[in-house]
Order: sequence, then structure tokens, then C-alpha cells
Amino acid sequence: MPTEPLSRGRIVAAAIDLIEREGADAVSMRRIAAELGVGVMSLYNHVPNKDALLNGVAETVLSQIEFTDDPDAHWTDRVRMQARAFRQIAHHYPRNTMLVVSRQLHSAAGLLPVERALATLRSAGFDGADAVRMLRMFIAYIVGSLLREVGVTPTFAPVQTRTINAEGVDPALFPEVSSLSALLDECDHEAEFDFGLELLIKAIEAHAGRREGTR
Amino acid sequence: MPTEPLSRGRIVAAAIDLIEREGADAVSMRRIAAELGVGVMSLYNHVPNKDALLNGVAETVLSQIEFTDDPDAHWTDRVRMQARAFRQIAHHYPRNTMLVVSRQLHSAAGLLPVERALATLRSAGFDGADAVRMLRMFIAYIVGSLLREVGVTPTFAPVQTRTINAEGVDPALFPEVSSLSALLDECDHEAEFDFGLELLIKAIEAHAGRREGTR
DNA sequence: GGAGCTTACGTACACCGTACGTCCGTGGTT
DNA sequence: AACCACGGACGTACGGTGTACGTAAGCTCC
Repeated sequence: MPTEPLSRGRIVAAAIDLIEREGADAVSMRRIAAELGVGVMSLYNHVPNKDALLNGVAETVLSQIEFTDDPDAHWTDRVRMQARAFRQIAHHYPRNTMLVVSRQLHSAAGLLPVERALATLRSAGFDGADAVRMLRMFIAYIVGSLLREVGVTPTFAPVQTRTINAEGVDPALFPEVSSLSALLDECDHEAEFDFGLELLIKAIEAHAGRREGTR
Repeated sequence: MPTEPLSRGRIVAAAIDLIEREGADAVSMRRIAAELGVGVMSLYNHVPNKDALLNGVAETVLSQIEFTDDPDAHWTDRVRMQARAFRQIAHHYPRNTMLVVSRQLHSAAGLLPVERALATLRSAGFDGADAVRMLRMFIAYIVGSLLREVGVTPTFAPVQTRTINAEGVDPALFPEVSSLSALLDECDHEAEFDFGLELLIKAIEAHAGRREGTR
């Protein structure tokens, strides 16, 4: 049985899989080659270098976001849905997410989400400049949220160690931190994400209303 | 003249300097040692390993944020000031910023900003749970913004290449992206940051008002 | 003067990305 | 059928990396 021929797609897929299983640090050309049962240098017939491979990983992960857009829904609901869809990658590919957000892509892979988001915001009545600003704000918030969510999970195994140990901080120096340590230690990522998301949506709704009012 | 003895502080400072001059990729134990005119292994007398060194870099950069807090100012102004202070590191240490935001610190280095922020939010009348949520939202937004700001400047030299080339996208497939390409290509980071910041502040102001109203 | 400590340093090992040369199976041409 | 050109798989090799380990030089205290 002739093994399926090597291809960029198979290599990227193996990299994604490896990252998800053992973390980004485990990725090396030799490791990926071994994973595919192939010589190291064979990879270079399909991928110019490691950096390009990781870009491929980021693009592939990004392109797997499932956007289900309902054009009939209220624009606030559509924004909500799109933001949540983005966050899904943190669930499907927690270890890969760090790669996606910390690597700016100069390709067209991430263009479709941008297109959808802009269309939604335009349909809400924002002009081009405002739509772009809103989009950037949402992306910043989403990226920052994902970073916290996956950053706190560098590896899956160890039970979440307290980031701020209540015993370790001097209540005299840090009264707020120490009195709120219980709240700071626990974090329901989904709830936190939704809280900020709702606030943002409310904010741009108000922004829209203000513009309408002064028209 | 006996050269000043090696120390963790000198090593971290050299690393920060090197990162700022040549980027994070240039950092290696050998390079830092050479920079200090010292043997490679001498570093390990003061730093357990490279990872810890980079944590030290992140902590040091973070601790150099200059917070000027005016307790008499309105809480919205204080929030604004603190958020802007955070963003300053992107100006002072653009290359190091990526390190700071992509590395979650389990130390107490970043505790002082947190303490100040919580105190400010509490003084605005938020209860503990809300204050923590607000703080997390702000941090997510700030981190995401900084990531965009410094991510777009991986190196300083090359003139900003268009991320989305107007000629490269099919207007039929991506009508919004292509018609807004001029706006998408340029980005005044400070203006964008402030725009989102104001929106966020307005949002939590409204949130506070709502709670007051229903009290 | 020695004992014990901290610190600087050289060597060595396993691993990394990848440039380069070689080999082989396949398809098209004569 | 014989040939050849070519693309893909692969081995070897080089310069770089983090760091474990052993050694040696200075310091302080008995």
C-alpha cells in the first residue's frame, strides 16, 4: 500500500495535531517528520521553512472558525454570534490559539471574518470609519480575552494553580487584591467573555444612538 | 578595575536592551553573555534557566510602568490615566511588549497595577465581583490593543507594508474589505486605543448608572 | 594555613533549522 | 523499447541552541 503522498496540507495538519497534543514547544521539523514517518528534509519540498509552516497552521486554524450568520437577526445578535464564533477556536484548539493570536497574518486567510464583521457593522448604520474602529476594538478585546484564556492553560494536566495566592500578598500593601483574592483566583472564562462582550455591544449601541440622535 | 560583578539585574537589563535593539529572536544565552563580556555558564549562577530570565524581563518591563494616580480626580479620569500608562510600555519597549503580554506571570510583579485599578473601580462604587470583571475586560482590551500595535512592528526598519492590499482582494468576494481598504490599511494606534477606551469607560459608566438606578 | 563557600568558566551533549547532494520512480519523447 | 528529464524523498553536515557537569580561582572564618 503506497502511503498517501506528502503534501503541505498533511504537514500542516500534523503540526496542528502535535501542537494540540504536546504544546507549541514540542514542534520541530524533525518531530513533525517523525510524526509523518518521513525524512526531515522531505518537508522542505512542500514548505519553504518553519516560519511559513507555522503561518500555515495559523491560517488553517483561523479558517476553521464556523460562522453562522443570520442576516435577518438584529445586528447586535449578529455581532454577538460572530464574536462567540471567534472564541470557539479557544475550545477546539486551545494550544494552537496562542499561535494564531500572536502571529499577524499578511495573507487573505482571515479576510472572511473581517468581511462579515464589517458588513454587519455597516448594516447597523455605522459609516466606514466607525465600522473599522469598532471592528478593531472588538478584535482587541477578543484577542486579549483569548490570550488570557489559553495563557492560563499552558498545559492541560496540572490543576490550576492559584495565580494570586491569598497567603502570599501583604494585606497592608495590597488591600484590594487580598480582599478580592477569591474572586481573582477563579475565572469562568465564558462568563467573563460574555460580560465584556455585552458591555461592548451596549457601548456601540449607545454610540449608534448618539449619532442617530444628532443627525 | 574590577568589572562590576554579575547579577540577575545586570543580566535582565542586558536582555531587555538586546531585545529592544535586535528583537526577541536575537536573544540567546550565548549572545547575552557576549554582550556582558562574560562566559555563558556564568549566567546560570544568577538565573536558573532561560525561561526564568524572560520572566524577569517581563516583570522588569512591567514594573517600570509609571502610574501617576490622582485620588481627587473623577474615577473615569483615573481609569483613563491608568489604561494609558499601561500603553506607554508599547512606546518605551516596543519589542519587549510582545514578551510581556504573551507570558503570564505568576509573580507579584504585576500586582501593583491591579491593586490601583481595583481601588479605583471600587471607589467608583462597583462591588468586588463587578470590579474584577471590569478589570479583566480592560486588561483584555489593553493587551489585545498592544498586541496589534507591536505585532505590526515586528521590526522597525521596513516601511509598513500594506496588510491588505487593495489590488489583492476581489471586490466581488469582499466588497466591504475592498471598499474600506484605505481605512483598514492605515492605523493611528493612539487614536484607535483612545477610541475604544472611551467607549469602554462610557460603557461601565452606564453600567454603574443602571445599578445606581435600580438600587 | 587551611576549610568551606560562592562564583566564573570550559567542555560536552542532545537537539534545532536548513543548505546541499544524491538517489529513485515516473512520464514523455524518440 | 530505450532514453532522458524531472520532481520528490532522503542522508549528511554545519552552525547554532539550552544547559548538565566538572574545575578552578577567589573570599571569609576558624
